[in-house]
Amino acid sequence: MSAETRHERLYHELRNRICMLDYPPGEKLGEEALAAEFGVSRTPLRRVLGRLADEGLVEARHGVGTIVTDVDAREMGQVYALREELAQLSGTLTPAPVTSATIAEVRRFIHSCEMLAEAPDRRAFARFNMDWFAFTQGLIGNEALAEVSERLHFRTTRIWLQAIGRLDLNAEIAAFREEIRQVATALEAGDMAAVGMIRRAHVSMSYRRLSAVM
Amino acid sequence: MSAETRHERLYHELRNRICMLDYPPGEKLGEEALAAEFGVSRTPLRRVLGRLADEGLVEARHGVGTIVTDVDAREMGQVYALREELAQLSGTLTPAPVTSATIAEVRRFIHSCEMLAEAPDRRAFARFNMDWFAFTQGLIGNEALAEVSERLHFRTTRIWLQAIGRLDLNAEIAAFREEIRQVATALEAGDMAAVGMIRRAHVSMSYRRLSAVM
DNA sequence: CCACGTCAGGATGTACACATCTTGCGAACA
DNA sequence: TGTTCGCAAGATGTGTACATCCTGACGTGG
Repeated sequence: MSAETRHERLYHELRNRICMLDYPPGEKLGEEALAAEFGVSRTPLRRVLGRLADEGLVEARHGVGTIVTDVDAREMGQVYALREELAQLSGTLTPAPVTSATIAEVRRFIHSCEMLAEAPDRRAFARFNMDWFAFTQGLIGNEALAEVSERLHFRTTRIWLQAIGRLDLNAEIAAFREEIRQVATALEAGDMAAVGMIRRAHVSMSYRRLSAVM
Repeated sequence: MSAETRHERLYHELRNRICMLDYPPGEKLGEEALAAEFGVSRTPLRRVLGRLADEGLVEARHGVGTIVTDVDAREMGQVYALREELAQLSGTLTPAPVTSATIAEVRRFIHSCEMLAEAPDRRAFARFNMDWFAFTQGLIGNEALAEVSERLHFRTTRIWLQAIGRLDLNAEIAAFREEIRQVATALEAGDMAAVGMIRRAHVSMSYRRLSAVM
């Protein structure tokens, strides 16, 4: 396996663990321990941690450890304000073409969201959130926009899971289902601008619900 | 000096060299040579090159070297489409307050742009472009937006300098002066939304002029 | 003369030993 | 008994030797 492939794999693995709160904010990630787990030496692992540090997910403190960062309210507000705009832009900035495969996929999301509603579970919700995000990324035709969206998404989704204890999980899943249904309708109409508007609306409402409990 | 400070210093230095075309696309950056120049070993230098690679400014090829990347037309089109939108957003997304110091500074930019018009010079133009960008960054109140703007700016400004041989330098400087004057007017009126619109317009026109010669 | 295999040179990638820094425990002293 | 100093342990940062890999030059055989 090439070095770059392995780097990418480790990066995504650690990013997922951080964003799924397997490593909650404040957690110390020992370089040696992680290197041993993945079967590499500290050197390539530090390359991965450096990238995570550049993106603000961890913070390396000399003599102390590599700490998972927290997200403060002010930063979250700014990021969400921008994410709202970007969600809308994803519908107008050279969107990807809608195919029948896209429609089929969004239908599967409706189904699995209803499954989730029948058996609410925090971790399953987190997983679903991740999958849905990956799907929406596929709708973006502008690579620069997709890259920026991804960066901001992973910078802030943790807050969501952290706060979910204070939120009504069933209500969140219901809101999710509503978003997916609306997006499905817009996709079937082939109206990507409408998709962008819908997603913007739901980003906004999500943030409102989140702010209320923080 | 702390390790992080030095890292930041080297990062900005190399990024500037790349974006000022001191290292043109295709140039090989030898790790050992750079490490010797900056008086460090390869290890911390590789940390810097890794960050530049993550941002797409260089590409490390095993056994070959670390190569300064080029920017292809398609990518440039997508980035500029997004930069247009972000320029406009910078006027509406919690803009920074306008102070008398801001007004004074933009006046100085008008002056130095006129100096530049009297003695057109490619490198001075590049320098001026960098300084003006730094100033506009200060007008952005949303940190996330500022970070994204910076990333995209440094990803693509090189194209500008590469093409300037095929552009009319005097016309470019004139367009620049026009933008700055208009921004000054809007700033004096305290209308940040207008500043955003003006900057968007000039990003758009810049791209049109650039596309015409590539 | 061309095609191809071989190999040497030099570059990045990796591993490890050591330097440096922070923290907390514990002993000594007021 | 409380406080303070010192130090040991453990973490990240750095330097260096070595592994791995690409490229181009060279030589050889057709």
